[in-house]
Amino acid sequence: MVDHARTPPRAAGLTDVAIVRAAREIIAEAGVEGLTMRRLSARLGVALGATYHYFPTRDALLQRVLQDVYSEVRLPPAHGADWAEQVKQLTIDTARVVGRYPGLAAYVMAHLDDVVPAAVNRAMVRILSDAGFSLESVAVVMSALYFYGAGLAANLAPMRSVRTFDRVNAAALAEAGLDMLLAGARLRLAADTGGVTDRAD
Amino acid sequence: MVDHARTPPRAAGLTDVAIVRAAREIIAEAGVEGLTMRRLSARLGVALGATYHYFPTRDALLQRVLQDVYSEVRLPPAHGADWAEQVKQLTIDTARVVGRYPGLAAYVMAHLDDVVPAAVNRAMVRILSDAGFSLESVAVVMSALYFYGAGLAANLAPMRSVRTFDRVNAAALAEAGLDMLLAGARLRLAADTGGVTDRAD
DNA sequence: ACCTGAACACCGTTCAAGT
DNA sequence: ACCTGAACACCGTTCAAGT
Repeated sequence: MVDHARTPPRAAGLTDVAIVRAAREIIAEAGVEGLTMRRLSARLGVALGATYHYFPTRDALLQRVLQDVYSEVRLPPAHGADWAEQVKQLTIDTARVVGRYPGLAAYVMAHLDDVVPAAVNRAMVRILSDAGFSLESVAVVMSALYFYGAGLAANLAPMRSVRTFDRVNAAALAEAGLDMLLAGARLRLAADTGGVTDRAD
Repeated sequence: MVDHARTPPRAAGLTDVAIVRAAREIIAEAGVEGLTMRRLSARLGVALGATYHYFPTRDALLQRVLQDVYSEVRLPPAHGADWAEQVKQLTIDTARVVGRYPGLAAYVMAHLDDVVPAAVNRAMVRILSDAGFSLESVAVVMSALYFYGAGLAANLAPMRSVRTFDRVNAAALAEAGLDMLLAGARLRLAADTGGVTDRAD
């Protein structure tokens, strides 16, 4: 019969997890453009073809890297505090996590699907619905947060290290701007729950 | 097919304007990634080196393309209507103009300096200042509009033609979200100009 | 199945050489 | 000055060949 032993890797012991880890290291150091299949393979100590055995294409690898990065976004507890605080935390945390990797947000926007992990989207919908936002308002707030967060993530870690305005100031501005956006959302919520809506019927 | 022009100035009669025009055509058709110095030269009917004679690098060319695209953003008249309407128009127009070129906004965010033309920035500062926003509020509103507009521009013309939600809906959502953000700004303006805020700071 | 190393068709950039 | 065409050092991707 065949050897059914739990065979450890015979050759280099390459794994997809190790590849993703190395890819994240390179991106953090040199940006998405710095991630090269050759450079990655060299860091892993394998031949070029080995990496391609686990990931058929560079885009597929980046997709996995993105998922891996997304998994670090902290989701809020089911019974959280203020909806605005939760949504704010979620948006900033996502932008911060993704923004750690130069060029990743821009790459995702240009090539992949969404700059926001599905779990974050689901959590946001739940938070906003629970808060009393109408279906239409949920869509508007979500899209506003999406655009804002996408722009934020892409500009948080620019490829160029030289930037006209300093980081600290930028982070504070980003938070204040988000607060302002959420103040507008609060107005919409008031119209949804208590106030009179013209659209009603 | 090559048209034998009657005595071109010297050789091919290449100009930087013609190069930029052709580059914009290619980007509109195939995205920023589709812009290749070889493909561009082929379209212009010149050798690869000719293009490099006018633009030392692909990045320099894209910088010029960006300026050229920016010049199409319509600036509001000096004595406009509502500040919110002007700022909204400016933001949407910029995103729309840049968003016509797939991958351009994402490229700019990753490689170049600003996704917003300097003239637009100046106009916005003027509009907001004239409306009565404090210096700090101007900065906050500007940064919020920057992130929002950047995310919008990058997602308006994605490389992938297939998109989960349709365009019309996305455009309407983008406008509604911007209105919401500006409603938050209006609140800030009220606080700046003497209104009472809930936050006793 | 896992991995190697060469090969293919690109790319940005450079540059000696022509006009 | 303007332009050509070859060359260089890269890339992503493929694939016959080894273990």
